[in-house]
Amino acid sequence: MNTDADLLVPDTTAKRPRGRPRKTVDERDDGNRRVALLAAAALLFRRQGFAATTTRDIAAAAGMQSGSPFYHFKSKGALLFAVMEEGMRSALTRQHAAVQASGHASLSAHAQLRQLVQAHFDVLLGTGNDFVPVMLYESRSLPARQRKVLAQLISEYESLWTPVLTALHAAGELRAPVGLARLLILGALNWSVQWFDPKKGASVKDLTDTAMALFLKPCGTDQELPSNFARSPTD
Amino acid sequence: MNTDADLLVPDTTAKRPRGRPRKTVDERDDGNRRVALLAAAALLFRRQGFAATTTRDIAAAAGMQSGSPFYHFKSKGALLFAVMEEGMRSALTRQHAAVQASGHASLSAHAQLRQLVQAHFDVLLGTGNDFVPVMLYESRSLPARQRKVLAQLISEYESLWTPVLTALHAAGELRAPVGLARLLILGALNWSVQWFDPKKGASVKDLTDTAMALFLKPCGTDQELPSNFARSPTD
DNA sequence: CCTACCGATCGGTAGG
DNA sequence: CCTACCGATCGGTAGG
Repeated sequence: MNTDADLLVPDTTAKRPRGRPRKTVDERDDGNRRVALLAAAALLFRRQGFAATTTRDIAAAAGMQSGSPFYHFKSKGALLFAVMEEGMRSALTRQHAAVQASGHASLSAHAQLRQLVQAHFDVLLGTGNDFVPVMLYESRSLPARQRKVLAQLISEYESLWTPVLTALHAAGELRAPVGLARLLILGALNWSVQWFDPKKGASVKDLTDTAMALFLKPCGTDQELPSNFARSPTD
Repeated sequence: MNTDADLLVPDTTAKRPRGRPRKTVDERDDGNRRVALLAAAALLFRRQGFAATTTRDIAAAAGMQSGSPFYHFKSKGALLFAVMEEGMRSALTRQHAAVQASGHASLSAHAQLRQLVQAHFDVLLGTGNDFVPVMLYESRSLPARQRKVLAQLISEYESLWTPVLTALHAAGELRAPVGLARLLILGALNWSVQWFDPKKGASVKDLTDTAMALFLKPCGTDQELPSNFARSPTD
């Protein structure tokens, strides 16, 4: 019986790949073609949706013949899952780094939220960043098993936001329950995928500024709060 | 060029509606089956996406045979467009009514926004309201021609929000540029389609309350502003 | 609205 | 990774 591991690991382990007698030195076809397939799949899944994209489309976009994607991925669904997982892992890595840097710099909760928002916009709207949008808008195309794996990563991602929002709530800058507020805020950001156009008007920084102004209240002296004010006793 | 007959003979002779000789009394199969198809299509398009739903799925859900949908709609795409158009028209009708009622009751801009938000949530999250979610999440499946028709309706829908948001901005309750704020706010609401579960925790009213608290600032005396304060001279 | 059907396309595979 | 191919499915139609 196959397990999820089949989807994550290229089958270089058990059965030896049949057709690779040549080019033991040259590694350019090892991960490169796989990466090219992932990038092509991400772009097309985002533009056309998963079901409307054929494996032939993806193969052609990666410069291959129609059957070749199945040498790298065992199914079209495995390709989708790989795109989504790659998207979530890179987003998580990025936000973890941002949060840690914020901590070392002793930034206010306000400034920390700004970091999270800006990084989120970057991940969604940066050129070539199609992986996370695919995850956001194609999750219903995943079987339940794999959706659960991703839900774990998404939950980890959201957990980066909660303490910051809780601090802002305690400080009076966020006047809404933290749980629902997080859903609404992330929704506002995620929806930007639908309308943002880098060639038009606003930049990612404009978006970040506007989002911060929209969601947070000035709250007295604003960002110059004493550093212990936002901490709850249990922190 | 006209002939004599065209001028002299009443035009009942020219083209008589061809296909309705039977059942002049009984109208039950006129719109009913069409409506059943639309409802089934909306439900399935929402759950599975347009491309992943087959016309056979839809036919079965409406209790028909596989070829029968094409008696009512000339293509699968026409079915999608009809679902979306129906969704937008009903949403527009509903919001127009809400806005007019707000006007007659001389509600504050704050209270007017609440009406808009609540009606928006109802349209998105009410039981059986699959039409608008399909429009929100499947527009890329539409050919450009039809997307333009819908863009017109969407633009009309958004125009109901702008004056209210402008008034709130002028009053200092909304501290963000109106254009971007509207996109972010509608995004926050639209995203609720992805996570809202009527069987869990929050109600639509909870959502509305939270959204209002999140987006608007208390602003001095709050809802008791003089009625001419929010008006710009050009209104 | 049903029956019966077609042409095209698609995910996937065998074998090298 | 390519060539050649298969079985299944799908949107759509003819004719009643």
